[in-house]
Amino acid sequence: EVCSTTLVSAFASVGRVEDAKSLFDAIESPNVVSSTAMLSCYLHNGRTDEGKLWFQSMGSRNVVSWTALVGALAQNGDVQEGRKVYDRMPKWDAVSTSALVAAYAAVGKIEEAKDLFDCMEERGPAVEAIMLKGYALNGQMQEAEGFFHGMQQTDVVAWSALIHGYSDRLQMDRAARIFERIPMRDGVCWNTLLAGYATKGEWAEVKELLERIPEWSASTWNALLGGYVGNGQLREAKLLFDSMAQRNLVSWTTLLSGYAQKGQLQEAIELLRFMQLEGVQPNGVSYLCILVACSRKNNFVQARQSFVDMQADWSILPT
RNA sequence: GUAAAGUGGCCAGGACU
Repeated sequence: EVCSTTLVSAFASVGRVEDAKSLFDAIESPNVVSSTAMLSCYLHNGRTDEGKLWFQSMGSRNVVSWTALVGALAQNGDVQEGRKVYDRMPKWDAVSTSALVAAYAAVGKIEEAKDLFDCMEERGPAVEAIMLKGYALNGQMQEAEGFFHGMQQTDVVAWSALIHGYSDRLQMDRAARIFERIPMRDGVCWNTLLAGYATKGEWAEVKELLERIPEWSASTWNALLGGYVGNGQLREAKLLFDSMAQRNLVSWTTLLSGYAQKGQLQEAIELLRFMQLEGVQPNGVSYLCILVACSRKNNFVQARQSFVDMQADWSILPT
């Protein structure tokens, strides 16, 4: 059943919930790990209500099952309910508390996050990065810096969280200065800085960075693509998209969102079709882009059709 | 010292403001 559980997770990660469920049903005596994997499958695929029902029906639960639920509620922005579930947990560990800290941080309740953080007995690098991101999201870069300097050890994740904070606030000079001080840069560090420049349309800096970057990933390409789209250069965006060595769902959605903003409905519809032909599953965001494009064109018929397709073809429910 | 499930940093996630 270790194998079956692995497969359940595999199906979950590609959105094949029904397949995961059939597989789960075929397990003779599911244990808490396999039923928790199934729980995560629902939760990660936006099927929170089914997940909740599943959770209630689970014969046995452990701290992982509880944490999965807390984390999912938190990611849906439902911190209140996440907190309620958290309070009902029979016991907690560093991961479960981190999940709640992340929930608070993500909605800007940084004091609550900090209080919880301060109560933790073991604080790993993960929860420290969560706090950094929370400060950055809140625009509290001094606090972020202070927090960063108080850390015993700073890993590459903490560094890139800091860079992201500055580049989010369009303070690229500060972001760049921090970037140059990183002892060991990984791909994310490079992409973070790159995305900042691309967003601002600082193409000279982009070019310089691209000459230094050790390795290109899909995110590298997407950062460039996002730069073009964000600056309204859809022609360049399309050219780049067609020449990209690596594409993922984000690439497709980025271009789709560009068409949506410009009201280029035909192009958007074609792109959605093309992505399906390429075997990439649209998600709720993809369809949102289509609907936005429709509304800009006042095309109610197409909107209605896409709205139906979304649910019929992909079981994506409106939120 | 090795296997399955939960928490961390980059790229998409509308419009109005």
